[in-house]
Amino acid sequence: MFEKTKKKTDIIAVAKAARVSPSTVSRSFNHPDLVKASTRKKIDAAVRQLGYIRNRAAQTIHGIRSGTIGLIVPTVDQAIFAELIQSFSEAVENLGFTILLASHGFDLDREYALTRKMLEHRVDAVALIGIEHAQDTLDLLAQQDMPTLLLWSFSPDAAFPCVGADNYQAGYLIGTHVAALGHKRVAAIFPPLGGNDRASLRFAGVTDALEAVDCTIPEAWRLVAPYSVATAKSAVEALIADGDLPTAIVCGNDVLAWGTLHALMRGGIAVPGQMTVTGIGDFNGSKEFEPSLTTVRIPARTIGAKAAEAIVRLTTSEEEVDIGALIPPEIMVRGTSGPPGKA
Amino acid sequence: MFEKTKKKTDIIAVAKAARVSPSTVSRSFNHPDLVKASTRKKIDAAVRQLGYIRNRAAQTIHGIRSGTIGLIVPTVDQAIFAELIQSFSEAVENLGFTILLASHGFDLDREYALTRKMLEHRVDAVALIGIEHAQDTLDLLAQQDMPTLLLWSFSPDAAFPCVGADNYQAGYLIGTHVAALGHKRVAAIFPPLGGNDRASLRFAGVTDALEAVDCTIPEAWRLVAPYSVATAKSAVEALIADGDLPTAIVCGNDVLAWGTLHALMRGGIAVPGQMTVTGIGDFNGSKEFEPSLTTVRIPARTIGAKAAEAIVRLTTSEEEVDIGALIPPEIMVRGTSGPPGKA
DNA sequence: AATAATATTGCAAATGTTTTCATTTCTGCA
DNA sequence: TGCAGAAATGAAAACATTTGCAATATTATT
Repeated sequence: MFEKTKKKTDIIAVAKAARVSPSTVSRSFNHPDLVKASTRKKIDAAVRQLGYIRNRAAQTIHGIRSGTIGLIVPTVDQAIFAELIQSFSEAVENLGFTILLASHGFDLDREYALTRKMLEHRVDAVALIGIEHAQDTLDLLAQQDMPTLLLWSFSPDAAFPCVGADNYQAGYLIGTHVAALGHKRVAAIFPPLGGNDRASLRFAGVTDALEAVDCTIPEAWRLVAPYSVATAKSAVEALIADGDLPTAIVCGNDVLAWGTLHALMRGGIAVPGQMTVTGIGDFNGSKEFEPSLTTVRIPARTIGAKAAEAIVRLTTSEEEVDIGALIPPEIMVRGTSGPPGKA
Repeated sequence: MFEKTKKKTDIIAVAKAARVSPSTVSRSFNHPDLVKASTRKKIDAAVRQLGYIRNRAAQTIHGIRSGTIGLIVPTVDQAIFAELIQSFSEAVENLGFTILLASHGFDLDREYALTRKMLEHRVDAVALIGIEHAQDTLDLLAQQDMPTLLLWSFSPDAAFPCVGADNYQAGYLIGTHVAALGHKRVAAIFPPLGGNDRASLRFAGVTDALEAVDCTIPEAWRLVAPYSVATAKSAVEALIADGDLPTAIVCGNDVLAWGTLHALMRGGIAVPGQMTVTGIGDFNGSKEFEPSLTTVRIPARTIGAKAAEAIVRLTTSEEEVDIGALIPPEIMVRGTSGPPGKA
């Protein structure tokens, strides 16, 4: 009775316990309608009694789908990605898949290595964040004809179908808003643009929109801050210490905007009276800021859900259906923007 | 030459191309020292030429480790978890594993289902968030003797080894701080306590510490707000509208504290002059708030890293080594707390 | 130059499923 | 009561690897 030693609980053990053949057990799982109800009952009982759990690895080598989707992100712990990952994984789980997650920390070489790993695990599809990737990575995915989806950004001429927003447009919206308010002295604070298509497109959108009203962001006011409240805050504090202030600060994302707002509050500079501040993203909490942050809404949840649907479609239908989706950003004019104060 | 039809790129195809046997190819991957350098070279060339990628599923059915670790979390998009997941996955990847991620949205039944899925995928180990879980889930893991680690909270008498902080202690620290400042009229704002061991332990710690100076949180001042800036803000706005104000608000986590601070700012209530506010967690950005948030630091990155190390140890050594780790929380006294103002 | 020791390779069985095809068992109907 | 057709089951091959053991090739030793 205490023979727990070797719990070799395979489909064969179940078959024995239920006094049927392994084939029948397998069928009972995969095509229940093909096996008699009474037999199924016996099998279920055996399964329960033995604590049998199906072995997906064994199924997978038959070319059966592994039921996993590889998701490769730069990092998890930025509000933008967290929200996206959450909605994506939620939706994907509801469709019966599980996520194999990996993060590369903005290192495209690591992204390549992780992609290989995903392929080794025989995921059914791969999702990457953004448009810009190492050519190696893209080639590899194409060569293994792995269903691939680009997430978060959208571009009509990307290497793979994408579901996401047009970051240029997002930047353009905010630039236009600031321009329309009449600002001429504008600063920008963005993450490093290299290898980050989101940030660079947004920045391009902003500058183009400002260009249209003959406003240029001077070199000295192009602040760079990696994604974090702390770096943004100290960059803006330095700007304040400098003395020569713009009338508006356009931030590459909401987190940078939060840092900016804290710095201004600390410096006693009224928002929006003396300074307009804008973000991009509309993260959780931006609306509740005091004052409420003017920003561009990029609906992470919508993107995640649509992307899940799209990627599952990719794995099933071999057809080249139109899979991509462009999710339009929307400007949210709130409390932190207004006309320029008296200089 | 254009025979790309069936790319059956197995180990056998590689063997053929390299003019050796499949066994040698396999060995060349797994025990390179057992095969002659020149042979290895031939094999590598064939691999490259054919674009061969190993099939982990096929390895896994030999009892070989799958190289995956199942991570089951309530949700990804809360700052606390995002930071934890990031550091955990980073560390785990560096040790050669990949994360199979799933989120259950605080639904313990779904957690059970997801656990089963992880077992089907033959993960090498499972990590769960928190101490409290459905008995079914724990039984299942034990019965399949799956190496299991409980993450984020620590308790000496948990069902499995755990790596995390003592949430009771975190609450106690903050409660003691508030008590020591002399506050007697204290409100609390916490997430719903049911099924959330983190929140309930913190709350217990707070109330016990206040009890010690004969201070009780009245029923009317026990605000409940699910994790979000918005809900906390509106709860506190309601409190302000009520008129009868405490001198301190203890928040169950930093996000709730942010909402609280925004509400107070909007209501024109000075912090810390008229109101002390405290958080728990010390999230990114809390230190940069104006005023800087007094809170308890629970080092998510340390926990994630230590947990990764522990769980890998669990998968390798069968021995019941002491795996768990208690990461002590640390109080960060900053700008939002002070003695009670004149009533 | 012959032999022993060692290094390298191949053969074949094993891993846990699924699936095709053949065989057996039921049904309903004459 | 027998039979055609349908329903249910089983046997065996297939999937992509790994590995123990045996066979062969290489090297060192005398």
